[in-house]
Amino acid sequence: MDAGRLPGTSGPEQIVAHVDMDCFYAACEQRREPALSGEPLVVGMGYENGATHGAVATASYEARAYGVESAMAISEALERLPRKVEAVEDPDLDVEDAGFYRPVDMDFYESVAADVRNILHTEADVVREVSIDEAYLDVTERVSWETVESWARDLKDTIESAVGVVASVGVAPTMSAAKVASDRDKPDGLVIVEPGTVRGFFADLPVEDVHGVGPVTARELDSLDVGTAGDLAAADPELLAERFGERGREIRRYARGEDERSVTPKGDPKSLSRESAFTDATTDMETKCRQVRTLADAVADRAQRKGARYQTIGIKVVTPPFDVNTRARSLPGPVEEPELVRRIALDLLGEFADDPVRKVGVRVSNLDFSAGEQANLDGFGSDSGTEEKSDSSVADNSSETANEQDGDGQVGLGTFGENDGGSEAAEDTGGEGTDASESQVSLPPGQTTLADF
DNA sequence: TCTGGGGTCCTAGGACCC
DNA sequence: TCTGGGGTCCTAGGACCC
Repeated sequence: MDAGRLPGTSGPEQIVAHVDMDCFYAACEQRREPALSGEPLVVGMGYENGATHGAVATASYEARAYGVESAMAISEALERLPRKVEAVEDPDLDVEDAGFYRPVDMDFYESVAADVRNILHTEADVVREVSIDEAYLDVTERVSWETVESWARDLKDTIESAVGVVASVGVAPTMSAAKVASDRDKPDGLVIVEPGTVRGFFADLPVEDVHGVGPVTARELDSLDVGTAGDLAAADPELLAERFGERGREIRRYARGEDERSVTPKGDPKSLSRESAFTDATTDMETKCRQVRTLADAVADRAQRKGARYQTIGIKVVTPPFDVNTRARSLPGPVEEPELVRRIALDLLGEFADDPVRKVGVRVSNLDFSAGEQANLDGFGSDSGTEEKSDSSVADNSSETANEQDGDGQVGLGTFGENDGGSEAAEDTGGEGTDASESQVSLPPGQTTLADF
């Protein structure tokens, strides 16, 4: 993936900067609505104004002072930090100890992020965007260790004056150290970790600060008496490999300041997905189907806008208490066919017809971005007019999802609930066209047969 | 913690091929 | 053929990241 240096070849030291926007969503809201500046502000995902559902996406530092944290349920955040509007009316609440809540507005944040990105690309030769508010920059050719601090200050100033949001910056000879450095002195931080000091910089940090160590790994490390990054750096690599596989060696290397990765641009996505939660877990198949259809359309739409064809279509079904189930089906080749995303997603959903479901998702993967002769399914397109009918019948009566062959001549959907059988069918049809495909549409070059999907 | 949404990578097991 | 091994593809789940 990363064209990193080979271990043992000590090329010239990289100078890596990690730029991380401070509570980015909240900062965007404050830029748009300056009255919110300096106030406790919570931006909620799946949240609507006045509601209590959803989760905290970002909280301003003023809100964090009340114990509001990222990923916390909005209902809990409200207990710690009531809404200002309600505090005004409720004599039991203190207006001083209340805050503002806003729903996520991704399109707006994207536009702000684009402004920041433009600056980053001006200020560095290689930029790897990690997420909407975070990027690695390779500035080896631009600055030296003597000049990097003033360069970083200029970058921060430029972002703040031109875009109106604040960035924290970490600079180090490796990506993993730069990442930790940007987080060291937030908000408005600037931390430089010079070559030769990386391991010392990590030594006293908790293991969770090492990239790749999450709650599960941290707990297991703790049981091995590995509590700090320094402990991790000194741990037996074989033991770590035994417990955690290859990742065990990797986190140990990071803790030692050994990180051979070089900054490379991000490249095409590997998968695209959409998911959404129900307010309450539902057993109603029609509700589930409706949601899956909406998500399938949204995913297909996004794939189309990104120029991606997909070979695998899958769903995610979360059942109480929080069991994540995934099902997927692969096609003989990449396609761009929204109707197929719908149909396969609904078909896979059939297995969960009787289960209570709190959340569903639709995903396409095995993506192909080669522009090639793009599938232009004329026959299929005219077909899709009648598709609506067959689709709503799926939603109307889930027990019929398995017999869809009749009516408009659609091909069978394969079995559901028997995944092995389904995938065998898939491979069988990969070889030669079947009768079903002939009665359907003629496929353009580059588009594989749709039989049995 | 009664849990939001969008991703990545790794692992394990089964099917299949030679 | 009760019998090897290697490689690849696929599915499902888990951990992690922001």
